[in-house]
Amino acid sequence: MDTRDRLIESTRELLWERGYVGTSPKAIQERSGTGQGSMYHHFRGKPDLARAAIRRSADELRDRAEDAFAGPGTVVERIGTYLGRERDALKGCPVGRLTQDFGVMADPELRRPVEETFAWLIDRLTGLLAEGRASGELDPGLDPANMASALVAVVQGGYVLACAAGSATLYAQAVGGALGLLAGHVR
Amino acid sequence: MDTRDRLIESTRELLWERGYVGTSPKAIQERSGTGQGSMYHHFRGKPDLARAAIRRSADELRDRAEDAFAGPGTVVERIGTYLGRERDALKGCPVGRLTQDFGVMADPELRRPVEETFAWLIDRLTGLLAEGRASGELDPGLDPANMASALVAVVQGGYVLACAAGSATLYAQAVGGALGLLAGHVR
DNA sequence: GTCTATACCCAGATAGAC
DNA sequence: GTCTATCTGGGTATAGAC
Repeated sequence: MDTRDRLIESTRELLWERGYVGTSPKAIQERSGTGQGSMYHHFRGKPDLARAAIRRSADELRDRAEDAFAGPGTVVERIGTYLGRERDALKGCPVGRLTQDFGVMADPELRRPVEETFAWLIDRLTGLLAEGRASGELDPGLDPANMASALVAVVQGGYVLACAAGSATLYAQAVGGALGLLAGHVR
Repeated sequence: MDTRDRLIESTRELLWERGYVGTSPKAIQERSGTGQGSMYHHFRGKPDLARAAIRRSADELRDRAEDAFAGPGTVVERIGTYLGRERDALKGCPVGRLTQDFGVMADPELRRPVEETFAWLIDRLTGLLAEGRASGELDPGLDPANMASALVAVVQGGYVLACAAGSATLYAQAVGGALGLLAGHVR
């Protein structure tokens, strides 16, 4: 991993742990083992570096989700795989947590990848649910868009509850409830 | 409203808008129209003031929720009132957002009110759902604890989605999905 | 590409006058 | 109770040497 890459990876970790406002160039340099000079040679400043880090985290989330969505099994099984995938619930979502970060939301360049990620996720799930409904796997009365939003919300809210309680169990409980929701719509 | 109160209210607003790390004593003083001297006379420092502000926000959330839970109507109606209550979705939850704030979670004094609020909320909802199940209003197969976690998660996740999209509609969609979930369990 | 020196401003707090 | 002065440290960035 070259210097530029180490800077991005360290920034990703720090953004995940402490958010944008709470992450200083100095901390990034220390974690990545690089000096001021290197950082300002490869990036114009903190926002520029954060932009690269956020884009990478967003891409990763998308790829991992797509792995589950495009995998084998029925629509409900694939969504179940996505929801149940082991997650580091106590650390929060590396992308979702940025929506609660003032510094990120105030900068359009930083905000856009976050916005696009959730738009894609909900859209992808909506399509999957519509597909399941069309094939007869799911109840015709199900509203794909509402259900997709609710499912993504349960995941994001599950992180919040787990962080609040200091226990990953809450995440599992919330997802368990959501799976019950979906199961109720299987024909 | 006296000086002490203005300081607490200004801090509440700033914590809501910018989080703990992003809120400086200077900003608090400016918003409340008080000087350094006053702030450090009434409070020992930023953490002390934040503690008072967070406790007040937590109490308010609890009181507003209890209004809905203790109101008239069936269990499902009361929960629907709680979920559907107009919320400032784009500003996020004044308590929930603190779970994603490193500065808050790292300080036990600041963290405790947040933790207690969600524990109370889930517990209260679990009790309500159990009551509905016992009275025959809800399906005997419903798991009150899981469902309570899922409902609170949808609310918290709804805030995340709304912030990400810059549109309160997403919050409404997620809640719509959650209400569908509950409706499916009415006998 | 990376290093060190330097600069400026703000965060957070203390001290003592009024 | 409130004001102003003052202090230390860190955030963020630039300049120029190597």
